[in-house]
Amino acid sequence: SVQLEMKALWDEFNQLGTEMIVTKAGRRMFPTFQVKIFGMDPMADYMLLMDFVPVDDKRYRQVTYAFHSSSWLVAGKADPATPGRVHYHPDSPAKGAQWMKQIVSFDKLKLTNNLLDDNGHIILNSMHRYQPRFHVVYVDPRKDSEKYAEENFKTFVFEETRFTAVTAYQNHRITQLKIASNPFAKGFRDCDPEDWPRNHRPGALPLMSAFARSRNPVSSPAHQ
Amino acid sequence: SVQLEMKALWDEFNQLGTEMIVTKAGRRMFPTFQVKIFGMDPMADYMLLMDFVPVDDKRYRQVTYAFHSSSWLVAGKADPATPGRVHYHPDSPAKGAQWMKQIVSFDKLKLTNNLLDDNGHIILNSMHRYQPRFHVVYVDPRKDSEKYAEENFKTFVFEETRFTAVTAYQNHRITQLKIASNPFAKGFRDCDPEDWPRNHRPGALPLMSAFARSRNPVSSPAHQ
DNA sequence: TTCTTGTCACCTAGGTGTTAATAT
DNA sequence: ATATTAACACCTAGGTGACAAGAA
Repeated sequence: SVQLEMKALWDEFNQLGTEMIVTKAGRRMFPTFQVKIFGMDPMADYMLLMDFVPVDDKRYRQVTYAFHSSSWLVAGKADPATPGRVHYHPDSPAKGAQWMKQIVSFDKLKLTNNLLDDNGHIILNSMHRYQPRFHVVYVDPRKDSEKYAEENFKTFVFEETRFTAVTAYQNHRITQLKIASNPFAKGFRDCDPEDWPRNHRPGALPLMSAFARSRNPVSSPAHQ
Repeated sequence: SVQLEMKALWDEFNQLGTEMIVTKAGRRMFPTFQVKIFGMDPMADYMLLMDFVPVDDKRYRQVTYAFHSSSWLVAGKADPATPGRVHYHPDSPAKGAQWMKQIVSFDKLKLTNNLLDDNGHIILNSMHRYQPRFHVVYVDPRKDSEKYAEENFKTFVFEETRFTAVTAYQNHRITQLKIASNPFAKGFRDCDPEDWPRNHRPGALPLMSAFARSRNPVSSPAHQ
């Protein structure tokens, strides 16, 4: 069995409509897809991998009211499917004991919109919705292991990790939640760093408090 | 068979008497021990590892003449041997094909003088000389593989990678060669960055030209 | 108008030798 | 006198969203 790490954060993003940036060079996901794994044979070899499947066959577009607060509309049929690449966890293959003894993190996985990418990144269509999937493949030591491929892998889907691929954020709340929760975006926070641990209530959507103190609150006039 | 990478650089250091810093937290080696490997069975599994053996059973000490240009003296018998740790290359185990298709770099290996280290670093005695060794272990698929341990591994020693473990550099030329050749020490270079590619003659000890232009040349009075 | 691209300042994360203080 | 330690400035390396310019 598999347990999604940082589920509370994923839920918070999912509630707003998660967006993931895709770039030509490749962009990591945030939150990072991380899992804890249970019940493997400690001595057996496994490959761990991810792929991404379209949630629907729609293309989306964005509408803007009065400079902000825009929302998604269906823009028509999906674009032609991208090459269906998979991302093997770089530690693959490894023993079950190795996989289970710590959190497995797919932080090397990158998303791109470059159909000709030759860096092995996952290719996605911008403005389309995707469902990440996690696969565990048992490395069968038998000679004719190909025949047992069906029974030697198991797939796990966490619906809260669905997202829309974008080249630029569409929902300002997503931007603010990313800034509040991704350490690499700390440069865009404008709350007092000392303020953060004090206001942090462990139970209830802690990161949204940072959002409330964010750079461009909806309630105050924008400075443009 | 195994080929040492950056052999020219190793030779240049070795000629001066290579020193490697050891710290409590652990310090990487520079140059990094890197090899190209040939002749493995592409489909077989191998473990790659390194260890460090004393070159002699001596302890060294340093004497200083007129503020600089010091040299090594034997200071007596070696201190009690440190725990004989080994460092497994983090990609171990992997297939021969994987190991052979690119340079294998031991850049995660760190040296420490902390006898109680619990980070898995290599523990060495400061002021002692060591010989790095590189071992290739064939992962024998037979049940009673322990019995064949002797024939299932091969050791490679490159004498030009010998070094003295130190807590601070003793030979100023070593310091300058490290500064000239280690990208992370670029902050201590004082030569014109544009000057470097121009004066670079591909044949003859290129890094020594940087040393000649170094911060504290022997020929000019030290500013203390 | 909507979407994409490239550049940028600002971060995280961590590898350098220097230096001053301390230990032996 | 010699050896070790810890803090530090200055790097490499690379992950952020902002922004302006360009493309569709």
